[in-house]
Amino acid sequence: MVKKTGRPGYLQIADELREQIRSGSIAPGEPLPSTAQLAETFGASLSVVKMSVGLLRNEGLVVGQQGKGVFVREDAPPADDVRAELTALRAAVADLTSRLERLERGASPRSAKS
Amino acid sequence: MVKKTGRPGYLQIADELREQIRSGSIAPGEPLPSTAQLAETFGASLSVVKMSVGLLRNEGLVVGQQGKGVFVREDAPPADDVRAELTALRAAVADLTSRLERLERGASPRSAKS
DNA sequence: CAAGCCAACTAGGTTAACTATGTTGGCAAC
DNA sequence: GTTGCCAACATAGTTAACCTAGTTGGCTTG
Repeated sequence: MVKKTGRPGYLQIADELREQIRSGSIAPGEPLPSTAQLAETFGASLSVVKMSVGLLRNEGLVVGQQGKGVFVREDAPPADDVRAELTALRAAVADLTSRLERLERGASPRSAKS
Repeated sequence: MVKKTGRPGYLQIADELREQIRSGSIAPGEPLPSTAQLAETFGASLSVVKMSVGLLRNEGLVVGQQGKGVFVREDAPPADDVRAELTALRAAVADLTSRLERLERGASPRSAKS
């Protein structure tokens, strides 16, 4: 598709996918079509599709799982209390970072308890 | 640059630039170094630099002007600033989580092999 | 039948090349 | 001196190719 408006293709595709997600056309928990499928559907190259999906991923609308697909996030987009989520995220990042550094720093991965 | 942590290069560069902007190291209204300069500075290819700048552009932290450069936005409203940080944090959490899960599942990080 | 291998498909990251378009500065022509 | 052209540099968009890595299902082999 990618109409020949001034809007770049990767934004048009991202818009379209965003709309399909917002409208429930692709429900939370469900996967997007594969990048190859999207490329064919939109008549675009793999590269622009990957850029589009990357955008949505960056926005937190979807999460990608290597080898499986890209899934619409279950939890709805946080609209109002932005600051609360910000605080929570800062804490989460701090926690994850410390755990990760310890692990990546030569701690035997095998000793990681389940 | 682009340390060999699991974090992809284009995110590392985006983080770095975001930090330089947030800290005032690159003041509002001022231009970022050109993509070519950034590529050399960070030891990365033009492509990843363009991806990084594209991220910041998408976040509204900077605005690009064809033929001139990429400028730090003068009017970074606090709300938008929060929103941008939120976006960045979400991405960071997703990234950290995946790395952590892989590690805690017993896989050894690629970069940690002696 | 069960285990294991393997091919096909998935997302993700990186690089390179090409095009389009806008800006700027210098230089030649008038 | 002014005008107009032109080369150099800038962002921006697109495409293609290559590589890594996870998942799945089928088939072969023991």
